[in-house]
Amino acid sequence: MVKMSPTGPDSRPETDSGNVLAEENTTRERILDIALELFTEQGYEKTSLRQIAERLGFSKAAIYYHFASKEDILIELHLRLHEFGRGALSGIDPGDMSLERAAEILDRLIDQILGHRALFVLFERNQVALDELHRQRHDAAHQDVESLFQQVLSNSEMAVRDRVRMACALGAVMGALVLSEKMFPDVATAELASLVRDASHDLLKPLAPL
Amino acid sequence: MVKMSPTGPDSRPETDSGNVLAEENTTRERILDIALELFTEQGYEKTSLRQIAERLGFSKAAIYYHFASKEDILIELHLRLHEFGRGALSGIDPGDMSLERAAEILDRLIDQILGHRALFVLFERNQVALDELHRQRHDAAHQDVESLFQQVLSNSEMAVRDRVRMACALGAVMGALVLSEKMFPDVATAELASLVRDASHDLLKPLAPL
DNA sequence: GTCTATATAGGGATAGAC
DNA sequence: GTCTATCCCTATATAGAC
Repeated sequence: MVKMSPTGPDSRPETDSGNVLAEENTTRERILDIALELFTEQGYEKTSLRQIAERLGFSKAAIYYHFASKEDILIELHLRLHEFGRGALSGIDPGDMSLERAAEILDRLIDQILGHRALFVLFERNQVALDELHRQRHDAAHQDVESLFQQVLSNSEMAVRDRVRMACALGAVMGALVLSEKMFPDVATAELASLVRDASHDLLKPLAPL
Repeated sequence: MVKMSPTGPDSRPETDSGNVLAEENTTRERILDIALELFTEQGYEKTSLRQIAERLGFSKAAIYYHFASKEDILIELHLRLHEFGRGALSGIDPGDMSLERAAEILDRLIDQILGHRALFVLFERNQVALDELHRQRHDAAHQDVESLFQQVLSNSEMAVRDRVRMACALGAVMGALVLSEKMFPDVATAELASLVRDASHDLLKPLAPL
């Protein structure tokens, strides 16, 4: 199901050397950009390769020169997300977590989300498709973001209250920033980051204030 | 596209008199239960009517006696959600909102979510399919939950800080409770409600504490 | 690199028997 | 109320020409 087209280039050419983040104007990048847009609007399942191709002005079959499958496009976008996730989440030790450390991590995460909002919205709106991916490709090295959160929040050595607080803080950050495009289009990014950070910090204070 | 099957009963028989909430053992209810399960696991688009029918032990075509279309099943589940939403959100005036009122509303919402978690998870994981529904059926009377939040949070007469706080609180409540089944399976519902309520209140305090 | 044409599969939905 | 059989459509993916 994830076979390569025999003549096409690798679905993730090594020549890119991890440069999946930059906006080169290669056809491959343009496909990914359109896919990001359509997957977010209509969902992964409802978006057809024909639609993507139409927007780019060529035929459906051409896409198969650049990607081995539709799923492969999603995987590539998923890798981009991980690229950014790594930055914010590196050095997390699920066994040694605290409210303070959680606050630091979320601070970094806020910046990452605001820097790449479209990508995060995509995956907020296509959780099922992503879960499917994860179920199929559970490489041990993959160190998935979601399973990392799972480990942290499930760690029963921490007080339940603190674990719930972390879940709330994560939800607050994700929720507010995902909604932000629709709800606060007028608010500057820096101000938004600052306000959400404050909120997150209030949630993660060791003692209930007042 | 939303035509009725000519021989079948109305897609929402008046004899039910709004009793869509109870678990009667009618075939119709059983279809809805399985659909709820599969739509949540696999997503609305990826779930076929054949799959639903298989689980119930009859054929795909039988479903069309009870529902006019696949979309009709989703609509019915959507109506259930609204049933509960109305309870928590009645009496909201988007033009006259405050942090205090938001806190009260979220308190009620927490109970509703915990009472019907599966339904809320369904729609958290199928936002795109729902959006599609809303785009097609924008009856004025529909008073949609999402558009209600939109109105509240977009109301530029309120301070940006407070609007962001509300978005955070909503995200915290939704996020924590949706994750709760996976992350806190051991925590009692009442305790969970209390903890999330506390967190929500911390977010919605008029002044930054400390 | 992109095309046309096609293979193959599965989906939603309907007709009509029982 | 459920069945079988069928229609029609669209999707992913492939083959091979240019």
